[in-house]
Amino acid sequence: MTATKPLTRIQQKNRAAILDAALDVFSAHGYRGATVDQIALQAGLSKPNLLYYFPSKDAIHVALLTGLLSTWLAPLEQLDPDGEPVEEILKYVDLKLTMAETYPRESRLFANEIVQGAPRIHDNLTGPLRRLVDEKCAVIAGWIARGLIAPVDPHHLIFSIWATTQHYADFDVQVRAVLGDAAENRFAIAREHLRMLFSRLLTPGAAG
Amino acid sequence: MTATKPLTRIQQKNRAAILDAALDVFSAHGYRGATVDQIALQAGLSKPNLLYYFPSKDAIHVALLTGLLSTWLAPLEQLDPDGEPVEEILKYVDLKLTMAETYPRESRLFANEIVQGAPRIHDNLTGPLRRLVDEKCAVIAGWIARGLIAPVDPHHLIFSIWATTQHYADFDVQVRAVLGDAAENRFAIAREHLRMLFSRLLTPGAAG
DNA sequence: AAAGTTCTTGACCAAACGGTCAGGAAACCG
DNA sequence: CGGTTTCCTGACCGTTTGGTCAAGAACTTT
Repeated sequence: MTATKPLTRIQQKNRAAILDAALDVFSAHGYRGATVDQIALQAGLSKPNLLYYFPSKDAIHVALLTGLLSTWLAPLEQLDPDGEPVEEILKYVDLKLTMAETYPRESRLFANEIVQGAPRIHDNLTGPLRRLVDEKCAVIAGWIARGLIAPVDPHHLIFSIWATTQHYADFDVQVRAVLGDAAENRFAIAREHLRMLFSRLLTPGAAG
Repeated sequence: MTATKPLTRIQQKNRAAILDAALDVFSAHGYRGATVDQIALQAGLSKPNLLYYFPSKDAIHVALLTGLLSTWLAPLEQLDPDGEPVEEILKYVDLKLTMAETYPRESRLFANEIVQGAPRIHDNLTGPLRRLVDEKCAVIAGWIARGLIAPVDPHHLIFSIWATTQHYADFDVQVRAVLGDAAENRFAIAREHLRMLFSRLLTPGAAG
């Protein structure tokens, strides 16, 4: 039983500043590419002071990942088995794209971690994540069985949604580079594009 | 005029070994996460000997990226303006997925680089890459104008193709973790899934 | 075989890094 | 106010890292 004392006003402020700075630095340079000095500087703290709040660089990283993982998976949890199937999935796509637009740092943090083999959150992937995905895939499979959406592999459907939406956060530099001046309204156009992409895939009755 | 002497037999062998080892290490840990010792060890060379062939860690990285970029873009170049539009694009999707399956290290190398802001290949993105993409987007726009495929934003279509196919290389750990035992034939199922996804999007006449 | 070139290495270096520690400053509390 | 806890810092430490260098080994060429 670890009796966690309530945090001081100063502790709250500084821990939050550290985590925000760490999110900036880790998402931009990866774990190894980030330095404690850099995080401390951005948080407006000295390095020893930062290490007064977190015991190590690794601890900051873990705190970030675990703290943000539930936030990151929340949209999928909202997928409502009793909703209108196609619209439910399209709403999920829309929400994920909004997340990519609003929280690109979080997206890149996980992207960095997973591309490099997810050494620190692998258990979370095979555990909670997999359970959640399986649960929602069962829902989708149910919809397919009842003919409410076109038959697709539920897991790979979810992969496609993750890939297409997070692409606009993780590969933002590339997207902007390729679009040039037309990059400004990229999220609006992406929204329309992805809605069409997945609505055509899922709407039953189309050519199969 | 840099008169590049022809490479020795030993030079050829060792440079190749270094680049292959570097691809392994850089793709797995990112630029900053990779160490010269690690690359040297994997290449079967001592560190000073490795630095005899490449002047610096950075030079190895740049040589890798620039050397592989053309390979990586080759599939898009093959998109044939005179081919059957839907089938041409589906062929491109298929080829990109095959690349993700066959060359996951290369995919991850670029993923690492771009997620972290593409500091070393940014000029290549706004230059050659953008030109190639624009050229092929014009082809796609032409197909749309002639009603040969459904109207979609060509740029974002390409983004969707990149995202969905490279996902299976870049986020392989996650894909495997979520699929569990069913991960074995993930590429076969992905192939089917993506073919359906993009064929439904592009086949004209469907609900718009 | 001799000379010249290419290849390889152990030893070394300066900088950067994650982390420690003693002790002072500030905030809190009776 | 005085005592106690919390907060903060300069100086420091051991390790890792990218990179150098002088000198020897191996290969080529004549």
